[in-house]
Amino acid sequence: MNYKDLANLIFPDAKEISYYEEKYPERNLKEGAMVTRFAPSPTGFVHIGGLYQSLIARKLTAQTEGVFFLRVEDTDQKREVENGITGIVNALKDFVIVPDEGMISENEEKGNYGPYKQSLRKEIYQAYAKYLIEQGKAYPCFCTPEEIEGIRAKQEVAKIRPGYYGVWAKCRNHTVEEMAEKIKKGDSYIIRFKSSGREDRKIKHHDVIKGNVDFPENDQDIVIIKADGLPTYHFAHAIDDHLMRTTHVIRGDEWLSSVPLHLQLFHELGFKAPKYAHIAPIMKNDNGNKRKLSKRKDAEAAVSYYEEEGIPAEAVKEYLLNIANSNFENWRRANPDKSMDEFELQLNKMSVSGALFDMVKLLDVGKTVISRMCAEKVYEEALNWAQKHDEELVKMLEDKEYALKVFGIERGNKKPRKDISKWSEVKQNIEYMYDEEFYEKPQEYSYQVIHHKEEIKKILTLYLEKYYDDSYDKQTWFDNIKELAGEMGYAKEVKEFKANPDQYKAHVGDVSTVLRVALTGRTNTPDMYEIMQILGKDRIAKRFETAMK
RNA sequence: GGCCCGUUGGUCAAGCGGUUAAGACACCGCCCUUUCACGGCGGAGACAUGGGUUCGAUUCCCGUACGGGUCACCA
Repeated sequence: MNYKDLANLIFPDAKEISYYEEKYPERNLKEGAMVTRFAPSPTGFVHIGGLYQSLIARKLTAQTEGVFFLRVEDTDQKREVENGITGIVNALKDFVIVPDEGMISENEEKGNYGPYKQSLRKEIYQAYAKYLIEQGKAYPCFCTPEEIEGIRAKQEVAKIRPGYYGVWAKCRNHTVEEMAEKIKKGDSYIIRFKSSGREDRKIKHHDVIKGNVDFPENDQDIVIIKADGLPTYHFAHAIDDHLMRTTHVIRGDEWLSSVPLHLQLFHELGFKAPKYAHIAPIMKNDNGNKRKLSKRKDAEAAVSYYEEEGIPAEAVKEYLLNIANSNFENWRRANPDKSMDEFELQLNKMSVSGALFDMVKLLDVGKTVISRMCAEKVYEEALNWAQKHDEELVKMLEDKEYALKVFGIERGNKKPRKDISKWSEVKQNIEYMYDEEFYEKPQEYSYQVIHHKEEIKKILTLYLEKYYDDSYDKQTWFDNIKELAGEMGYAKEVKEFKANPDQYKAHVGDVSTVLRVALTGRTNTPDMYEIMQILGKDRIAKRFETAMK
């Protein structure tokens, strides 16, 4: 009995690996084209870090006319979640990150290098596992979980490196006959890689992001095929990224320390290794400690959070791009109107350590992104969000023509107003423009400098009687407020008041504030002229009356 | 604990042996013919630490501290 017989005993039906090598040929792409992927597990939750990786992968492949594909790593059936793939596909869709190949729904895919769902590739992995066994580079291991635990416990007591390796890897030394006998007897087993590495030797690795990193060689006989016949991550990675002809593996840096293993696997399988780019995670400050954004503790770790909050997808992407390449910010300022697709992302400019997530800055990006939109677009996006999350807002937006006027205030000029950072802020931002909402809430009328009831009445009454008409243009309108101020003993110019404070009761700004507060219930609003134009004299009068009660 | 990696203002970060150590967000002040926002101008605020190497170290080397990652039949 030899290795080949053993391999046949374990995987009698597996194909020759040459079959797959021919089926998935080298890709015919132009020089420098990158092939990379997003390879999540369908565990029911897309992490912001996953989105970050996809965004980077997508941009890089687009820039080089390469291929970006979505591969689903569903080899852990215990953790799998219903409709997990749909969740991933939709998350990418929400952020307009479109893969060239891979899964497009729970069970459908596109592309010639599939299946793109690992559970469907079982026979492929087994073919390569069989190949390794034939070469004497993999073997069945009959150790029970309890035995493995026992080994680990001993190692711990002896304070030596834990793991299944060297003298501890007792199954690696069974004869082929012994192995065959156990298998025939029905003993359960898994397949382990037989490492030829030595812990006291170093390997050199150049990571596209992290730079040169030296590691000890891997000497662990890691499992490559589990009891359920499915591969472990490491084995699937080597097989898939080889057969799918991945040129660059872009993944979280929690994988960095597995590089020696992966390189070894590629080598022993006779594959050319891809380049690796290990991305630093997005962190969060937790009581003075940095830690990765976590699913359980941080709402903002889930990409669904951004949709729910109404933070525009474009803002999230711009923010992430900023973390990836900080020169994006400068580029954006120089090219305010260009699509971010035109920005050239560079992997080697990425930070080697994790950035703290900054919601304040994200919202600032959101403000800028929304300020660049026309009223029509703002309307559409706000309505779209409201239809999923806020019925009241949907109602307010029913009258589209009116809503467009409201959203049009101070919008569309060179210095557009930046007052909305996310769609969930829209309602509170515009509600005073809607009578129903305006009168529903008891108004505070927090007048400031001028606050005597009688004086306010006089100002409001006189203004409507003598100084306001819907037909005024902005200059006339403003001149009238000045006249009103003058007639009532207030300075027409703020500067004049500051120069001679004793001669006036207050200044035109204070008078304006009275009008503004009576009109909107707040001290800070966008341009009051535009507001008045939209409301019209009747509604203005009614609001003033209410304010005078 | 072993092995990797990192440490520039509150945050994101330029820098790559000689700089007044950029810029962005946040903060403060002033200006922008009435508020707020926008915009403009200005301000405060940083090279973790100790040793080297060097004419000279934020930049190179070593130690220390702190932080992160990893050590599964999970990815």
